[in-house]
Amino acid sequence: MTNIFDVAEAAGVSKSTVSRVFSGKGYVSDTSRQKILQAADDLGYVPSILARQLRQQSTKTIGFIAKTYYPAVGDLMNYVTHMLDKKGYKINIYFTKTKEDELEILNAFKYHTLDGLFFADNRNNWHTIKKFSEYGPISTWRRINSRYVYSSYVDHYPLYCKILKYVTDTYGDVSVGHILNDQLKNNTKARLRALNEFKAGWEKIDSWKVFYPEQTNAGRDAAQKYMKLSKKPQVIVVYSDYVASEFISYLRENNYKVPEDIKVFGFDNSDFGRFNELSTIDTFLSLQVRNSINKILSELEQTEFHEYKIVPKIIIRNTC
Amino acid sequence: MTNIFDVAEAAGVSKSTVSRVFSGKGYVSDTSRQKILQAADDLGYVPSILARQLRQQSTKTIGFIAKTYYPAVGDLMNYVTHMLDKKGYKINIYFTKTKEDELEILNAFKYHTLDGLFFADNRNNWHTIKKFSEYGPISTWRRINSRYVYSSYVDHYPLYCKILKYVTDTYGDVSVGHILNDQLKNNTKARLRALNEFKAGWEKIDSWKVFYPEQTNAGRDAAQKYMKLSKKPQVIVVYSDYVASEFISYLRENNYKVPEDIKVFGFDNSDFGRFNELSTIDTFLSLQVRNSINKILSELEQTEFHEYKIVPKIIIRNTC
DNA sequence: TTGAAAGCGCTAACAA
DNA sequence: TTGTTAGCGCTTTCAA
Repeated sequence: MTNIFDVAEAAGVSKSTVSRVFSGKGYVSDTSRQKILQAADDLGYVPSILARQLRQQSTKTIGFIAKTYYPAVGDLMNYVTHMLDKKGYKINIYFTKTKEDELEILNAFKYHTLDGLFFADNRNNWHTIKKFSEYGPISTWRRINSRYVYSSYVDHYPLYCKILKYVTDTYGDVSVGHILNDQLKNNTKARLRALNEFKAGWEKIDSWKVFYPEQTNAGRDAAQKYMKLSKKPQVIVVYSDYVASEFISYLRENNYKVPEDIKVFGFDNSDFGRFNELSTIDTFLSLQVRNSINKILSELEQTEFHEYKIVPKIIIRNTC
Repeated sequence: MTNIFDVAEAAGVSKSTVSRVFSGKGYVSDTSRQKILQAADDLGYVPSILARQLRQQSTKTIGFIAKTYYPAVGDLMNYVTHMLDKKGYKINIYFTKTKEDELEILNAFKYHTLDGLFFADNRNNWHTIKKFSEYGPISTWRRINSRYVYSSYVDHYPLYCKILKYVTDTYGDVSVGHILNDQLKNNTKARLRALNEFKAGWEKIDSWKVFYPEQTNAGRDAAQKYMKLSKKPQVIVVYSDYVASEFISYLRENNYKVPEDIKVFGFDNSDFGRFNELSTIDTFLSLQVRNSINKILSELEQTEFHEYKIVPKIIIRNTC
């Protein structure tokens, strides 16, 4: 493996000069530069990123942390990767099975193996995580309020109000069921808050509730539970288009008609929503990611941070 | 940042002994070990992965290379990440915009910044890529035959034959259209080969063909083209469930009925297929990935390689 | 504009 | 069982 010293020798200069050429820092005369470039080319020299990283204590890599995969995570990865790519950063992906897994990553962070962290999902509580923010920027799309961890969340409270209002405006005093995410998540809490407020004048709005911390198979399970219900709500509001799609798919297999027999409202406006004519809310995931990543990069590169304002949009299609 | 030397000093031993404890290699007396562990704990010591990597010329990281994101790529990432995770490896994700992007990664590979490479997609031709296999194992799910790059492909030829046979057995002498992937890809060539063979006794089988190197918006575009056709094929075979779903979705928006007016056959049995009742073929993507990654790991760790045999399955649902 | 030298934190061959 | 020592390949003062 040809290294910086070989090139220096071949070009008849010192290591430092070669380093200056390849790192683009410091002055190098044109003659030296030519000789060095020529020698490097002859020898097939490529700088060792590892050595550079060790020296600079930075890897130009952001850690992407999730608990498990589901399509929205894929979308997140996609957006994050593309944004980082533009700025010359790479992404390292981690799926954590336990709190300890996550702590291990956090420790690597301490040792500059990762320059920044994006949490698609977290296992340790934010209180634990934010302690690590002294080692570098951390952000998430999850909803938290912290000086140490940036969050590009959208507030589900007004959105859920909007959905419920739409339902009553359109269908009157129907009974409504809810397929929700993890009860402990702030977004779920915000939804529950909206729900409780509407409940005053409209009892049947809270006819059925199920919670799923993970999206995989949630739609199927919810459909099975729904079908066993003696009093079936006429409208179901779901926390993600993916889950809603699976829910509908199982229902249709069992000869339920959507939207005739049951109306379904989704959330997030993913491809699953688009392809299944789902009424949903577009939360502009790509903008959320953009904010999160820009925040990380602005801290890393000491540049100014511009936050995009996100205005979620209700999208009415056929299922509700 | 506390390093190995600080711990050595605090424990009253040498660096090497500390190294032996944390790398788990070599003998260390119980008394030393206790002292070292204690000191490390007191100082909050965590070994620097970067330094270890530089020293060992290995990063325990596999590069995942794709051109662009679409849901199947997300599934691949998911499978790859989980498999690597189990073996203590990480994944670095790259989306290449140009051949040069890809070459840059290949060069990093040369410098042991990546231990192995998985190509979800490639920009340079395989001839160029395989030259880099001397620096470490490379594999892909794309179809190629090479001693240097492992490929876990499934052969599309018999599968396409199976689909076409199913169509004729079920619907007789109908006219068939085809939405295909990149013409240059071996899988597409295999499909075309099957198509040509069937053509002999069944002219209308090749009534319409469109090619899309990328999946994004392919379904929509194909639907628009289809609707402009004066003679519309009654059956359309599509190269991925995702594209098929988008295709169907646009058609339905324009009041076509599937399967009444037009029948659609998908490919790959993804969630999109499941949720849209698509007839499709399950190619067991997770097994393809398992083979690819196992191959890489077996070379890295010098262990035996067991190849899973993949037997794709035709799945008949409602769209065809 | 360039070179010498120190060092990022760790591992491994060798000697004791 | 442990310590000494020589790097892995690069960057970055400091001095010339």
